[in-house]
Amino acid sequence: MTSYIEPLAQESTPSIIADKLRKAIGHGEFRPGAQIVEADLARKLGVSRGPLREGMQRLTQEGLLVSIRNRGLFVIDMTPEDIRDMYLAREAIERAAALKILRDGDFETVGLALLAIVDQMAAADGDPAAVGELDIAFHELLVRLADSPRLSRMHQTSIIETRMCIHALEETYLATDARAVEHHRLADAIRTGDVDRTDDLLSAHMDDAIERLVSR
Amino acid sequence: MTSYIEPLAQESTPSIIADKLRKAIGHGEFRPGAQIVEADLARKLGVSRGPLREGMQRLTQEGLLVSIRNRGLFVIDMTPEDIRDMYLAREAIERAAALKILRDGDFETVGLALLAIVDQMAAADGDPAAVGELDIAFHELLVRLADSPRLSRMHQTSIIETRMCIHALEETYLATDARAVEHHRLADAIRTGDVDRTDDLLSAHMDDAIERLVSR
DNA sequence: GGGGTTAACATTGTCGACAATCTACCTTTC
DNA sequence: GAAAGGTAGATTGTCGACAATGTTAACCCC
Repeated sequence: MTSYIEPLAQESTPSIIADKLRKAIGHGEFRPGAQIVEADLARKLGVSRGPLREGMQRLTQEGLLVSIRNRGLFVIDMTPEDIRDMYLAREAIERAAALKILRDGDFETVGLALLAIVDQMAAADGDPAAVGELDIAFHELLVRLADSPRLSRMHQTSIIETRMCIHALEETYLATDARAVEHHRLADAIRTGDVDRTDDLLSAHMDDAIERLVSR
Repeated sequence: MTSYIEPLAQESTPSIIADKLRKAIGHGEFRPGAQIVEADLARKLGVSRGPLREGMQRLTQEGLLVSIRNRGLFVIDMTPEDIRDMYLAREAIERAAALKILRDGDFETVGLALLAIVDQMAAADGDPAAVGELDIAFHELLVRLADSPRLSRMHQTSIIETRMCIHALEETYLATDARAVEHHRLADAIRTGDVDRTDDLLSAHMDDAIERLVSR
């Protein structure tokens, strides 16, 4: 039972704006390489350029936007090299998260929670968009349950970049069956507390993802 | 030989401000928990509050500043829990960097470059501040040579947090001998391309650092 | 036609001013 | 004397305006 009385942390406007921008980029509302025109976007969001610029600086720090002086901010364009680098970072983060759970967390509960997502994945078989969402949900849950503010924050950025990749390929991001199997194995390894197997599977999972995204 | 003709990327004002703030925080010019008063700082930096706020948003995204609405931005206060979490993230990043170097980098050259820093460390024996700087230089070089934009960006934040911890303890952060030995072993493991040993040493190195920082 | 100059336009960068909010202190009341 | 209420000061949040910069296209010259 959680108390109703808790510190009410009102989010700052720039952080709300940053969230919205992240969602928009992740869902393909801004194409890779596209310029973000401040005045237009400010009008659409119903704020002035000040707070908007502050929010955009956050995404720039994350590397989702790149700044060119006196020209503007542009959505990052994910090259194959970027995709590899992103998965390098993602694997580092998720491995650390998994390891923390296996070492001093309730890995059995976590494993079962992950398996629940895998079940949904199997149920959603055939719908690539749904499977894609569940894929991301799986990895987000894994990191969240590791209960590490820093890993979570870093992971957030990687997830947006992953979304960008998936969205760019849209219909062609297939192999839903194989992915369900990979996730099932991974969740199982965590449930049983098998460190080495988790490590290997996670690594292979990331390599497969790179392969799927870069090869085409 | 590098070409003189290269894209001239002028940094944006907010990013310059963010760099200055990071340095200031890392060197203890702003105490943990201290409020950053916009008007004062803007005057000192010779800019208006707009660009300054944009720069501060970057540090907020990194987690070096925390925002409380209508009250201001405050330098993060590193609790023992924060220290542990920071080292969890740092280990994840540096491990990935080391692994990448061992797998598809010139690990021998990297190992020698790292050993050069260890030599300086031995030469600077007795001066805790110098050893501290070299300690950080060692880890920065390791990640930089991995040549991963994302790992580098994430590592930058962790390094500032590390600096905060070292600075907070100031004179009492000792055990310079033990640290030189640890770094020497680590550099050697990389030079010889020993993946497992690198992994173990890095892990132990981080644990020791946590112990040194938290125990007091 | 190619290269260079100029001018209009669009966009970003910066600033100062005002509104909203919070804190701290003082006053009032019971 | 303690608690509630009110007030002044300081700080942050937001906005609109202006300056600086870059881009585009038309125009001119060779």
